[in-house]
Amino acid sequence: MGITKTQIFNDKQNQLALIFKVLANPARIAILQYISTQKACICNDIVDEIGLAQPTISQHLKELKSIDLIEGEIEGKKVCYGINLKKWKEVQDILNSFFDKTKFNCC
Amino acid sequence: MGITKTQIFNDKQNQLALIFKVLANPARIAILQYISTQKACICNDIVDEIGLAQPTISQHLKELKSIDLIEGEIEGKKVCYGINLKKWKEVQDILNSFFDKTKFNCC
DNA sequence: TTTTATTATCGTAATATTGCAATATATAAA
DNA sequence: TTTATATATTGCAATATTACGATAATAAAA
Repeated sequence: MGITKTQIFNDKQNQLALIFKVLANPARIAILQYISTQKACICNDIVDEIGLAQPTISQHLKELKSIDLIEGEIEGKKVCYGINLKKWKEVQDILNSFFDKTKFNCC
Repeated sequence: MGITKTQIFNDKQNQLALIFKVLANPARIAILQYISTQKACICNDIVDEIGLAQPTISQHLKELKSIDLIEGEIEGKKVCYGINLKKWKEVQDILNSFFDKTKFNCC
């Protein structure tokens, strides 16, 4: 019925799937890569850089923010986005744990 | 317009997004975890184990196979699924490379 | 206060995904 | 050959995602 049956899976499985889902879009990958190259603030050079409309970028930023992969700091009329390194590493650890555990049990 | 603009991104970005997309579903996570616990063959105990209809499981297996994360070996009327360990490690490396590179450049 | 610039939100169209019933296919068993 | 079992495919309904134009909200500048 078009809706994922999250009820029948455990929290870790749903959390993992959610992380993967947020990353499952090339625009969001590109945004993360671009943000990470900026020494200081970037604000919406992202729009120029990526080549998608401003509302589209804004929505992607919102999704990345939803799991705290990035943070936005308001500076006047601009917003300074940056990778949330703490969460970034945390997510990397969660994914590695999944990959390691799964391959460990493997036939 | 509901369609991801893959043309404006590079191959690596699209490849990464595709990997994440295949993993972005709790049923597929659960299937991978379950398959990895089986010493030998499992066939469609998966259906009983996961709690989704047989066609649904079959479709998820197809998507996992589409990027070679799992392999299916036909044994009589059953099919024996297993993690493709080579590809599994390859994917883990690709993801770690993404996480490491991105955090390396970070402000 | 008005204007300008930057970002967010709303509404909507196009497309994709999820899940399942019905059915097809394939192979083993009777 | 017929029957039973296991898996795959098809078609469809419900929902989610992607993208963008229009517009709102916010804050600096004039």
